Amino acid sequence: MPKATIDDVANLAGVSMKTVSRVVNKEPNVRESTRIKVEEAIARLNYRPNQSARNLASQRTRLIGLIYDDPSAYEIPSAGYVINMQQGTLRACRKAHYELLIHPCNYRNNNLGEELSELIEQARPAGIVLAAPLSNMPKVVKAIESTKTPLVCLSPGKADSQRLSVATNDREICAEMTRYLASLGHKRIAFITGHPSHKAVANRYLGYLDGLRQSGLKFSERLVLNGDNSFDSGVICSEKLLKRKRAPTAIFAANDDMAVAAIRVADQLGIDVPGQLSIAGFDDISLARQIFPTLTTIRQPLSRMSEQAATLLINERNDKVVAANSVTIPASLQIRDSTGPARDQ
Amino acid sequence: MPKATIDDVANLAGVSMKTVSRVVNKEPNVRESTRIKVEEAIARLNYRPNQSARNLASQRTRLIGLIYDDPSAYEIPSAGYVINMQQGTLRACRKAHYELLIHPCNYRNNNLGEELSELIEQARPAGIVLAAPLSNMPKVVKAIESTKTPLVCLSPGKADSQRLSVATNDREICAEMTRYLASLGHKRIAFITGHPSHKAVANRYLGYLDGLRQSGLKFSERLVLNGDNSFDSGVICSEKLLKRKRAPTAIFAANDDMAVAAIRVADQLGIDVPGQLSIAGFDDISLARQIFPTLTTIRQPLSRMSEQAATLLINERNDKVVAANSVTIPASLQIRDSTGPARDQ
DNA sequence: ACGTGTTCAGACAGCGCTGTCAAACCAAGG
DNA sequence: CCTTGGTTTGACAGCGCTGTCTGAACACGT
Repeated sequence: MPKATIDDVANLAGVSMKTVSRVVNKEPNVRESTRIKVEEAIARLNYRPNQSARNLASQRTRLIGLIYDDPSAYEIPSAGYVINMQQGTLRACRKAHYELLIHPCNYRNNNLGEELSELIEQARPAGIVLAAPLSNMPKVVKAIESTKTPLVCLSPGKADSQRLSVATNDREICAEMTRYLASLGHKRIAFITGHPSHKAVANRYLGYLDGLRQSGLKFSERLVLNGDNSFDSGVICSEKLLKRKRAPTAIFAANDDMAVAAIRVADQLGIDVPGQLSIAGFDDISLARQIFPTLTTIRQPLSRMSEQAATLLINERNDKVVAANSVTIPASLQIRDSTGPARDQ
Repeated sequence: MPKATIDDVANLAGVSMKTVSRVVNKEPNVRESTRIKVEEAIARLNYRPNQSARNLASQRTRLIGLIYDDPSAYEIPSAGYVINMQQGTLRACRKAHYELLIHPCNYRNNNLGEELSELIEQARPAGIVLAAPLSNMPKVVKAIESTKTPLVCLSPGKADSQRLSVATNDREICAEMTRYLASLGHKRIAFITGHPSHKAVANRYLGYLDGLRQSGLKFSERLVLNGDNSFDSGVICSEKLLKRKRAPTAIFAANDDMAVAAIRVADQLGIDVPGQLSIAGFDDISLARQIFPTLTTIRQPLSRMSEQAATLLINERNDKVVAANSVTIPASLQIRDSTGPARDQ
């Protein structure tokens, strides 16, 4: 039997096509008895609306595009990050019967703007979730905005911007981590910064400063080194820090890759972690639980962030007005074995 | 300016709508001079065909569905596996201007059949790539086949089946690994099997047997223990093996999670790897390169497999006849630090 | 000149749904 | 009874393309 169409349902239920459409789309103003008749017909014929026809007639798709920088394209194994985002976005999509289109790409690609506008004009998704670091690249954001497709960025938005964004409280949680380290008795807490272009990562440094202040510790420029999010930069910075005569007793790195590098360096230098040195990171990559000692870090609620982002997109057209144009979802400390009380000095 | 339609292009080029359609779809029988005229008009108007309209008119979509069991739904951190599959499928999709729809799901869900047929009838993808272990579940495969959507399974197909499948040479490569271990002088090579429902994993055991035979080693039932692919089962099996008086000098596990467990157990028992014990796995998960010692294992060409699968799907309708209905893409040994010469005994 | 076969181009009818608008219906009040 | 205003339903015209079919143009042999 060929697939049932809306006409078949209308005939069987003895109503017009349009009424069936109303029932399917849960539009108001359908008498209860009519609705039931239609629903029975739908069930009997196992009718499923043809998505392509709906898309064409309604001039919009039920697709959410998730655009992110593809880490494995150049050897950063943070697959968990991607999977988490996908899962969050998918949760939101499924609730609303939307589908998810994924589009990993390379942030170093010069034609990225063109690539994305082509994608968008082809597939015409109802909305785009754009992950960091792409969401910090004006070129990319502008290319997407020029297509008039609703966009939500997964990164801290500027307060003045009309752009919707979902972020986590990088700054506050980093202050919390710093206070936690201070509460363990650490006085010399070093910080390894991340890549400067990454806005969220910059906030982490500000949080570190806040935390020091709140704990009554004095800031020392010498304790701050600039990394670039890579494992290798973590190695370089940690070596500099730990080979000093007055080495820090704690290192807080702006991401886990660099924190793991610090653990590795400490191991090579024969420094006990956490006995002589506490190390904390940010991201909670899967490796954080697999290395020895397991890494104290901060878990971004990436999955809930992306879910929220997709939900914003989907609700946008329902006129459920978005109060703020920037939503924050709090991160949480994951205390593990790489941090401990400061040794008496 | 409102988006250009095919009519606009036709008018500008001074041809009919249909001719534009021919150019866009690269159909034959268009005079070169006409084609150029049309292409100029397309470029001038920045025309992009409306996918929804094409889908409706042509009764097919340009979507490939990738359906897989979502490991993180129940705590197996093999995100890399998923990412690899996605990347391969995406490569194939991009070449053909298809889009990828991902659908992670839980193989333990009882309504999976229903869930998938609903998905398929809604989104109407042009084809489905189904990953193991779902591709080994008759219920799931039947549910998908009943929708008449072209399907390619990512797992060894039965020779007699009409079903298309793409697989790797599990058996041959495991024989090779076994021979490699034997060539290092190992006489007592243990094998930890995987979950029995996973067809590819069963083949790994057969490969082990082949390898023993080819190396002139005698098979001993005592050296084979049954795991279930989980880290924990790897721990249990390894402990049994290593606490014996005549412990094996090499352990070959049917997947990396179990092999990593073996390394952990050896470490706890004070057994040096690879000095006293060689350990090999299968999968080449990212952890394999991160643990100490790095794990000798087998890399599945998952990304190329899924690319091939999607390509088969996309070409199917182009009548590029598929010669065999089962394609094999060879895996490769990744020799690292967890294997070494057998100690003199 | 004519037929015959082949290549190229256009007319037209949908694909299956939704948006718009108008008609029918209904309850309440005069 | 009729009006009024709200609720419920249906007719109809597309949405922007592709598939089918028919016609025009052209090449070639007779």
